[in-house]
Amino acid sequence: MVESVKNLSEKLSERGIRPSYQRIKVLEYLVQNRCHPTVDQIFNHLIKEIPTLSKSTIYNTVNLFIESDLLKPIGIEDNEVRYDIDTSDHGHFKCESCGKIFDFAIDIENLTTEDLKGFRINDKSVYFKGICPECLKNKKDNKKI
Amino acid sequence: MVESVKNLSEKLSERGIRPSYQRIKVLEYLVQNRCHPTVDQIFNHLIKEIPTLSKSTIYNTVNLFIESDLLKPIGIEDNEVRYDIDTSDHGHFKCESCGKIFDFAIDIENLTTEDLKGFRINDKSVYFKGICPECLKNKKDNKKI
DNA sequence: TATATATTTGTAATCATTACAAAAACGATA
DNA sequence: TATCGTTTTTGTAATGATTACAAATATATA
Repeated sequence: MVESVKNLSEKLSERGIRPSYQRIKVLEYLVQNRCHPTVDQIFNHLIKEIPTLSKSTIYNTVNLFIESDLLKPIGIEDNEVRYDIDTSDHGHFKCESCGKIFDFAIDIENLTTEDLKGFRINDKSVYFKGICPECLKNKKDNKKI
Repeated sequence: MVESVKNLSEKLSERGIRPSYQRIKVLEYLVQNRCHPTVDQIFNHLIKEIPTLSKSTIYNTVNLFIESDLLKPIGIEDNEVRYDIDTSDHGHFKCESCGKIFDFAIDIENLTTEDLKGFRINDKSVYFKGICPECLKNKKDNKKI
């Protein structure tokens, strides 16, 4: 699914965000690279196309997108924030071996508890950690040696 | 429930951690202050009792405790890590207004998904954010003015 | 007691993120 | 289209949590 610049521009305008060249490029990267990138990854990719790009712009832009509910920060890592353009409810699994982050479907809607009666819940996050199938396989292979 | 220094010392020894004075004091603070403190909070409290205390020691100690499954880091905040001495399964709610963190019971054990077939899951975290009852009440009160 | 080992301490380094001001781009208006 | 005000981008400096590391101290063992 390739989204045209026109669509991306409209998506920004809908949310009251002026569709500057940099903002469109950041959104385009996020839509096309759904690997939950860090600011560094976004920056290092786009600097090739936009030589004058500043890392500040990436920070400004992702924070703007977050405020407009266009993007969700993922706090599964301790050291750096990752970003997810898919704002629908789902969980995140981080492989402790390769570091990759996987999405998984989970019924977050019905995730409730008596203990939070009287609380207003704005956001729910579900983070799992462990080892992904590929890394498990490699581990097994290594044992044979 | 007051835990004696002897019990705390034994708890450390059980896990193969030498019960130094600083380690016992950190563990004591964690057991008695279950507010999910930051390194700074632990340090600022204990410096009163141990004037020579270094913040490095707090970092060393909490990381040691985490490796020994005596303590769990909570990554619900973006900027700093909090620590939970209660390592049993439960969720964490962070009030976006007062910043307080609340524990809540939730059936994490049965939180599963077809999507993670073949994955080894080592750890599950459930983080909710929103407004706690007290802050909701204050908000309402302020509107009356 | 002497010696080896573990722990603590203090400082320097790291690194992601934010703050801020100057420069550049943009938009509206005449 | 030229001008003026506003928004956005950029680059650098500042911040702040955490880690690295080496010297000092405490502890265990022989």
